[in-house]
Amino acid sequence: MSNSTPATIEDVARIANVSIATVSRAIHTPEKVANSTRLKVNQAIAVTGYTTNAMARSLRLGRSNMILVVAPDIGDPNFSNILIGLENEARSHGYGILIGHTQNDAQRGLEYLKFLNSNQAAGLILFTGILPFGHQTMTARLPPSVGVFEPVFNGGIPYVGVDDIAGARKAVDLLIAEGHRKIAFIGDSRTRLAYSRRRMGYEAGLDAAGIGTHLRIILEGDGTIESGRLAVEQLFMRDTLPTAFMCVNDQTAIGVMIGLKTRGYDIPEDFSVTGFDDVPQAVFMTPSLTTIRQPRTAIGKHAMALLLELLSDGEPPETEILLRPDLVVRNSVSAPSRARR
Amino acid sequence: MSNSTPATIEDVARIANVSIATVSRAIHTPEKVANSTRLKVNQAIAVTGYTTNAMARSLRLGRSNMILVVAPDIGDPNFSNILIGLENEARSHGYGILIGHTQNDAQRGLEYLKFLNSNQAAGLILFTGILPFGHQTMTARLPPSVGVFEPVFNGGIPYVGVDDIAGARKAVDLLIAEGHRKIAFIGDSRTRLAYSRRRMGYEAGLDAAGIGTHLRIILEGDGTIESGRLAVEQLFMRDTLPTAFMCVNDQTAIGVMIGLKTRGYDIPEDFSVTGFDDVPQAVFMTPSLTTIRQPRTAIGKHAMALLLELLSDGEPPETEILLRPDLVVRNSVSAPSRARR
DNA sequence: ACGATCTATGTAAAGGTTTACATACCATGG
DNA sequence: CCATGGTATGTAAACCTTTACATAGATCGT
Repeated sequence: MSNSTPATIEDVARIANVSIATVSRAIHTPEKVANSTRLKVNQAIAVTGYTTNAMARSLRLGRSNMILVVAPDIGDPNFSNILIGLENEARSHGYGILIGHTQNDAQRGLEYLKFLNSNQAAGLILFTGILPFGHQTMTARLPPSVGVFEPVFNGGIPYVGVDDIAGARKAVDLLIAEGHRKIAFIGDSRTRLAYSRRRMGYEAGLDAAGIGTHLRIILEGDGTIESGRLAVEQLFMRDTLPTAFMCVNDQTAIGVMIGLKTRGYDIPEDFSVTGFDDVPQAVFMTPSLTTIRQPRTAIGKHAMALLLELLSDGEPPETEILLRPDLVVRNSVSAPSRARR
Repeated sequence: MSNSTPATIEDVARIANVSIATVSRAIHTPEKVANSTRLKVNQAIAVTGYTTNAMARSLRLGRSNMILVVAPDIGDPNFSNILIGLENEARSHGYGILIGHTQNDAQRGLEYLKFLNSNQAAGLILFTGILPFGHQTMTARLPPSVGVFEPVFNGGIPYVGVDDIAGARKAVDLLIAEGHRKIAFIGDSRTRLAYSRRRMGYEAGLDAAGIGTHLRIILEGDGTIESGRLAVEQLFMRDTLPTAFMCVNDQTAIGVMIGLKTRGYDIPEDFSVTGFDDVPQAVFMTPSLTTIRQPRTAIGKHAMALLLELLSDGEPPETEILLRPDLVVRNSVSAPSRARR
C-alpha cells in the first residue's frame, strides 16, 4: 500500500481484474465503461493510491499540461498579482504554470525556446511585447501563445491588456472636474503601446472638455522616478506652469511629487498629481497617490482563459481583450489653488 | 528542416549514420564517443534542430527536471525576489520551476501533492512552515524538499532562513547606541519561529546593554498594520511610554507610525521606530523606515542550491542555513527626545 | 600468435500511458 | 435462426529516451 514505488496503471488493472486499457478508459472516458467495471476500477485506484504518471501521459499525448510564463522581470511587484490570476485559472483546468524570466536577455530567451521545443509546455504566456527569441523563423514552432499588457509585435498573437485610453481618460476627467485646465502630461517616450494610448486618453479628455491645445503641456520622460523629478525641473523653466500633473505611470508620479516637495510646494494644495498602475507604494506616499488601478488578477485570469481556449479550439476567439481599469481616488488631487488658477 | 513535427533522436541518428544509442551518448557522455563520431552527431543535431524530448527523458529516468515551489501566497511582494533567486539557480542547473500557491487551503495542498505523486516534480520548495498536505502518512512519498523562512514542522526537512536573532539584535543595538533605554517590542503572537527569534534578539540586546527587565515593554500583536496602530493605543494607556518602538515586522511598524502620527507626534523626533523585512513600501514612508533587510534573492538562491544538492547527493549537507540580514538605516530613528528621555 | 583488455558502437528492453483495432458477447429485427 | 449492429473489453503498438548487455575491432603483453 504505502509502497516505495508509486502504483502504475498496471497495478490498478491487476487488482480490478481488468486490462490496463479499461482502467485508462474508466478514468478518461467513463461513459465507455460499464457501471460495475467503473466501480471496481475506482476501488482499485483508491486502494493503490494511483495517480497518472504525467510524464508518460504527456509523452503519449504529445503535449504537456504545463504553461510557460515568460516575463522580463518576475521581481516586478506588478507581476505577483497577475501570477495569481494565471495560476488559479490554470490549475482549475488541470494545468500547471512554469515561470521564467528573461531579464531582456536574448540568450535567456533562447533557453526558454529550447524548453518549448522539448515539449515541456503546451502553451506560452508572454509578458514582453517582443518575442524574446531572436529569429522569427522559430515562430512556426511556437505553441499557442497569449501576450499580456502588450501585443506581441513579431508574432501575430492575441493579447490581454488594459484599456489605457479609457484609464487615462478617467484620470484627466477627474482633474477637469476638479477645475483644472492647465494639465501637464508627463509621458514615456519608450515605444510601448500602453504609453501612447495613455497620452491619447489625455488628449481625448482635453478635447472633450474643449480645452485648447495651447493649454497643453506634454513632456516625454522614460517612466522612471528620476524622469518625473526632471520633468518638474524642466517645467519650472517655462512660463506656463500647469496646475496639475498627469503622469504616465506611478513611478513618474512619485518623481513629480518628490520634485515638487523639494521645491517646497504642497500636494495637492499647490499642484495635483495623478499616476497610473496603482503600484503597492502608491497608497503609502504622502499624500497618497490618486491613480488608475490595473486589474492585475483579472488580467492574469483572462490571459490564461484565452490561452486555454486556444489550446482546445485552436482558433483565437478574439485577438485583443482590453480590461477596464478603475480610478482610485486618494489624496493627491484637489481643486487648483486660487493663486495659480 | 522546418518540419511540423519536432526532430527525434532517430532523425539525428539517421543523418549522422549512427545508432540512437550513440547519439544519446554523444549528448550526455561525450567522452565515451570517438571524436569523429561526436562531430558527425553534432552536425546532425544542428541540421535537424533537435532538442531532447523532456517528457520521454523524464519518463525513462523516472524523475523530472522541474522543481515545485509552493507558497501560501504568491502575491506577497516578498515572494517575487525570492523567486528570482530560485529561478536563476534552478535554470543554471538545467531545472525549471513550477509554482503553486495554497492560500492556506488544505484542499489546494492536496492537489499539489497529487502533482508530486504523478512525478511531475523532482523536488519541492516549501514556503509554508507546515506541510500543506493533511495526513502525515503521505510524507513518505514526498520528494527531496527544502523549506524557506521556516522549518517545516511535520517533515524533518532542511530549511533556509534568516538569522532573525542577529537581525533583531542589529535593530535593538542601533536604538541603544542612539541612547534609547525604554524600548518597546511590538511582537506577533502567531507561532512562527521567526517572530519568537526576533523577540529573543530584542531581549539579548537589552541584556547585553544591562538594561533591566523593568524597562522592557512587550506587546504581542498579529503582525498587521492594524495591530501596530492598536499597540500604540494600548501603550498610551500605561504609565511608562517607551522612547522607541521596535517592531516585529514592517507592517507593524507602519501601523505604529500611523498611530503615532494621528496622535500628533513626530517621528523620529518624539519616538523612534524600527521594522523588520524591508518591504518595498518601507522606503516610501514618511519618514522612511529604518529596518532589517531580508536578503531575498540570496535566500532563493541558497534554498535552490540546497535542494539541488539533495537531489544529487541524497543527503542534506546541513539541516539549517541562516542568512545574515542587514540593517538598513533610514530616517525613522534618532536619539530620544530630551523631553521623554 | 594468441588470449586478455580496452574502446567504440550497436541492439533491444524498459519506462507508463493512450488508443486504433480486434474480439466477444448480446440484443434486435426479419 | 441468422445477419446486423451495438456495447464492453482486451491486445498491442506507439510515444522517445536511456542504458545494460552484446559485439567487434584494436592494442598489448608474453
